[in-house]
Amino acid sequence: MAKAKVAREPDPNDGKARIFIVDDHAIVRQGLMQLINRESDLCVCGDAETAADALKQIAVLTPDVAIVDVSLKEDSGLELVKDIRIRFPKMAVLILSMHDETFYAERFLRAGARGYIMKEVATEKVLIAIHRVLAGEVYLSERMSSRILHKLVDGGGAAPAQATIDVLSDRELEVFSLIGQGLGTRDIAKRLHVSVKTVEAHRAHIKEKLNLQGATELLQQAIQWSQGNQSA
Amino acid sequence: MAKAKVAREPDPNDGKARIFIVDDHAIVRQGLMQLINRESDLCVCGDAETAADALKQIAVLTPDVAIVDVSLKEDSGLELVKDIRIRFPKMAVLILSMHDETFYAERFLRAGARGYIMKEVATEKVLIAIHRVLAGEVYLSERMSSRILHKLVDGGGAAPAQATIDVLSDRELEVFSLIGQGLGTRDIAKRLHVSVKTVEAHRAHIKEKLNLQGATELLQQAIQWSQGNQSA
DNA sequence: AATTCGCTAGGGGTTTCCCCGACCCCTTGA
DNA sequence: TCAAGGGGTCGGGGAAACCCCTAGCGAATT
Repeated sequence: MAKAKVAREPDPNDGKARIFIVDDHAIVRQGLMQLINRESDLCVCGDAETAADALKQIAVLTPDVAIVDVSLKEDSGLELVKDIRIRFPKMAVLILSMHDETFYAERFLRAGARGYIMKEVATEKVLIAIHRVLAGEVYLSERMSSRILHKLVDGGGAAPAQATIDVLSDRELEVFSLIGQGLGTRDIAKRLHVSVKTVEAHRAHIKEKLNLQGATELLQQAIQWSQGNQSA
Repeated sequence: MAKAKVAREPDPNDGKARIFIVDDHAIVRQGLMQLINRESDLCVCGDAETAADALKQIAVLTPDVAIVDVSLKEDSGLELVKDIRIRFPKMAVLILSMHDETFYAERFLRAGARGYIMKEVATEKVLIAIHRVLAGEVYLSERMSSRILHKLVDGGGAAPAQATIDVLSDRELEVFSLIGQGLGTRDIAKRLHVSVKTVEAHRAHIKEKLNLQGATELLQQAIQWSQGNQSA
C-alpha cells in the first residue's frame, strides 16, 4: 500500500498495471487473461475461483485492480467487494456481470465497486473499463448510469438502506406494496376504494420517482421489494 | 510447420478435429478458442455471436462439432440446435451452459445435442466432453445423467403431480423465461421472430398449464422462477 | 387414416398502459 | 390573505397488452 502512482504511471514492475481476476468459470478467466495480457500496459498478476482464495492472494499480490464476477453466488461476490474495500481501500474493483442484472449493479457500487460491465459487450469495452477504473474514474453503461446516478448521488452513504423507497408518499408506497403482491390495477383500485385512474396515477408517480421504465420493470421491483421486506 | 496462419481458414488441417463456437460472450469465445487450440488434435475453425451467423458459417465450414451456448442474446440456443440437427444431422453439438439449468439439459438433448456441460467446470472437463462427442458418444455430468435416468425409471408410474415447469413445452419455457427477464409480449415476439399473436398463445398455454389466473400472476411466477434459477 | 400435440397466427372485444390536463385539500411562506 | 407547492383524486384518448375464440400445419402417436 501507500502507493500514490496509480494514475498515470503504474509501474511497480514492467510499467504494467497489475490485474487480479476473480471468476468461478475457468473459461472466462482464461479468456480475460488472454485479452488483458495482449495489452501493452496491462498484465494479469493472478486469478482465483473463490472469494476466500481471492482475498488471500490479493493480500500478497497487491494488484492495481481486481475484476470480480457477480455470479460467485451474489452474497460472496458482494462480501468480497466489501472486504476488498475495507482492507485495500485504494484498490479499484471492476464488476463483471453475466446477465443484465441492473438491480444488483447498484448494490455493488454501494459496496465500493468502481465499475460494472456485462460480459456480452465487446472485448474492447472491457479494456476501456479497465483503463477507466485504473485512472480512478467510474465505468458504467449508459443505461445504468442514467438510472443509478441520481439515485445514488444524493443518497451518498448516509442512508443506504431503502433510500429509493423513502421518496414514495404513503399512498404510493401502499400501491407499490399491493403491486408487489401481484394485484392488478383494477384489484388495487377496488381494494383502496378509488378509481382505476387514481391507481394509474400512483403507478406513474412511482415509476417516475424510482426511475423505472415500463410496467414490467415496475412489477419486477415491486415483487423484489415485497419479497425482501414483508414476506411471510 | 510454420503455423502462423489463423485458424479460420478452411484449408486442410493436420487431421485435427474442426470445432465451431457459438457464444454471445466475446470473452468466453476467446477463452474457449485458446483452450481448444492448445490441444494437439483440436482446432477452432470459426466462431459466431448469433444463431443466424452461426448457421451461415457452419454451412460453409462444415465443422466436426459445434459448441453452443444455451443463452444466446438474440436468438434461442434451442432453436439453433434444432436447425443444426435438421440441416447437418451428422454434426455433433455440445451445449455449454452458464448456470445450473438442469431442466434445460433434457430439452437440449431431445433437440439433438450430444453433450451438456457447465462453464464452471474445470477446463479439462470441457476438453474431455469435446473428445467424447467427437467419438460419437454422449457427455453428461454425473448429476445430470443420474437425474435423467431416474426420471425415466419412475416415469412409467403415475406422474407425481409436479405441476411445475416440466409440463411446459420448449417454446413455452422459452417464452416463460423471457417473461421472467422482464420482457414484454412485443419484445419477446421480436426476439423469437414470431408474431405477437403467437407469443400471446404461448402465454395462454403457460397460464393454463401452470394454473395461473392473470397476467400479473404469470409475470410474478416467471420473475420468481427466473431469479431462483439463473441468478438473474 | 385418425388423433393428439406443439407452433403458428388472426379476429375482436376488454383491459391496461401512458401521455396529457384538471380539481380539491393541506401545508408553507411571502 | 393569497399564492405556491405537493399529495390525492379523477378523466380523455390513443397505443399497447390482455384474453377469449378459431384454425392451419407438421410431427409424433395410435
